[in-house]
Amino acid sequence: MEELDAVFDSVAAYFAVLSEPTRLKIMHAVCDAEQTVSQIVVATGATQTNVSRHLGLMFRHGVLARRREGNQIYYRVADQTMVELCRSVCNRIASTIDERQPLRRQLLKLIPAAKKRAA
Amino acid sequence: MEELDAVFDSVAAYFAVLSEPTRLKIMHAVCDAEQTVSQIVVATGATQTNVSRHLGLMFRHGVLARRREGNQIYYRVADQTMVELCRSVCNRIASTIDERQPLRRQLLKLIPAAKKRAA
DNA sequence: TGACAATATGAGCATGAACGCATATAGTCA
DNA sequence: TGACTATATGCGTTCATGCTCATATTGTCA
Repeated sequence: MEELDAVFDSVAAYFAVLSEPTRLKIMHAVCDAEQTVSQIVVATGATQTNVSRHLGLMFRHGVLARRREGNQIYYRVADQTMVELCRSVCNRIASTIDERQPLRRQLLKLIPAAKKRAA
Repeated sequence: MEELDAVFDSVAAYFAVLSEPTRLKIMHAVCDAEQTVSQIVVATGATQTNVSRHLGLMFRHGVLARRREGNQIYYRVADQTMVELCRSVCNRIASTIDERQPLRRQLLKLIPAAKKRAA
């Protein structure tokens, strides 16, 4: 198991990107179309500072790509696997929840957008 | 975005389970066949205390199931989705790594076991 | 150049999570 | 019952990470 440590570390790091609600909101904000930082700030309801930090982290991890256009920077999804993982988890969680629960409806609402991109 | 917070929180919590190397080692240890705590301790190289904590967490999250047999407790995978997510990520990471890199070989080594179960 | 808008970053705080030690609990066997 | 094995848990420490405030950077426009 010893020399496999690096493998488990890298897989854990990959999942860690998705283990933060604000970053998931960002993924959701940009999964359909690229968005500027300001747009993402509005969409997520987080502060500019915080969004910028998360965007930087996600960019460094290769999850997002970006391009500059004048004053603004557009971020978009660079790793489509991430979006698919989110969709899988939404489905999985929804399947464990009673149909009456509002959480379930919210989860399923998030999935079509992910599907669209995956197709 | 407000009332969706609970959704993002629950998805993040789901990924958080997989964002820890020791827990991934545990997943790898039990994904083919149920194992006792002691066996998992040996397989992961972690301390008994630490393994027990992670097992408890994974059990509470519905990732693992367990049964008692005399003195020992056998843990097994309860949420096959988790195993599939791990396989996806291993593939994804492997695809981003140069073929010469040993890490890539290690990653791919982990996948067949996951596939076997998924079939 | 100066004023302004968009984005990033340094510093510090606060919270949470992983870990180890010691100990508790539950079961077996004599 | 007592000794032993297997597993879980309370407590304290340490470390990582998310957050905010203030400020820096980069670009536009007059």
